[in-house]
Amino acid sequence: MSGHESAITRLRAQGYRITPQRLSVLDIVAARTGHIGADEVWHLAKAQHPYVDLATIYRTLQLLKRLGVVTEVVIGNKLHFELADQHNRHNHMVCSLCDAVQTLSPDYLAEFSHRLEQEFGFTPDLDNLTIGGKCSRCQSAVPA
Amino acid sequence: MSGHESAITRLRAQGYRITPQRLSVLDIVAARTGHIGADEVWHLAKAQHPYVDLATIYRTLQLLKRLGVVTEVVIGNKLHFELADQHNRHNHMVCSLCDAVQTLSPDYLAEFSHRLEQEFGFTPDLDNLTIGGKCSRCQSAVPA
DNA sequence: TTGGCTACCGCAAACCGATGCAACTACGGC
DNA sequence: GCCGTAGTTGCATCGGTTTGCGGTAGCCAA
Repeated sequence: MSGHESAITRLRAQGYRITPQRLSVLDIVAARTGHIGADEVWHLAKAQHPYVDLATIYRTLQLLKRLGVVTEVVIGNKLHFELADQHNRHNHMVCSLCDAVQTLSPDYLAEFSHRLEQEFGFTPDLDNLTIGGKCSRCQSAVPA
Repeated sequence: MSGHESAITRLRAQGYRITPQRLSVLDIVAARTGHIGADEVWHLAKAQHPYVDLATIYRTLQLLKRLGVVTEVVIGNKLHFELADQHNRHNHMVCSLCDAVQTLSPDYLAEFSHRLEQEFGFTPDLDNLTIGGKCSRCQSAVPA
């Protein structure tokens, strides 16, 4: 109910319509601090609006992602989403063994990103970049 | 027929079995300079061995990826693979609009990677990191 | 060579996410 | 306040990838 009025204005300004389904998804993602899986969004949305289809959830999330309202985090084989907060941008490091997620300041990638743009004209989509690897715990737990 | 004998030795050393299906997949990926889609591997494998199942292809490719024999490249919604060459490591930049792929020296990510390990104990899996974004062509072609 | 253990394969089905289509509805204009 | 139109939804389906299961076959020991 609080931080996403601007998103609604933006949707309307670009000719997209404001539907109950979209408001639900927006509310749900905004209410959660941190990422939430698409299936969970669906579950919660059905509580408010029993006939929403999962396809609508996916379409809405992709739309919101394209508009920069939410960002995507790849966890395991599933997509998660979280509200994009310009004042608190961050990337995610996901452990491929235990699926633990750590956040990371975008400063770490700033120089890298600049070089790609300057040398290749390639603009990386850092907001939706998930970095896979092994967390410290799994690193030490597994021998080889 | 040339560079992947060491991979076979490695498989056997770790207790994995050498099967005709695995040899096929290895041959096919090694024969290709550059990445190849899982479905195309399947097609080529069937020519040598008509009853291979697509699931076997995927399982084998995942195994080879885990062992560091091949690397994964995410292009659009499909998985591609290529032989991991220690002497010619590189990352991939994939345009989310046109699926064009550019390669990138790992030097660009070296410092970034070091910082993650030192500061977080997180070991990023750079070999299988695909960087999404917009290539220069699409960047200039699309207005907003 | 033969026998036995267990990893592996083929098959089928499940799963996540994307898409085509006809019905519906938000919203600007009258 | 009502209408028309174009964006959206629900439903069904599909494409790519993963998983469970029972039978098969690679590999080691004797």
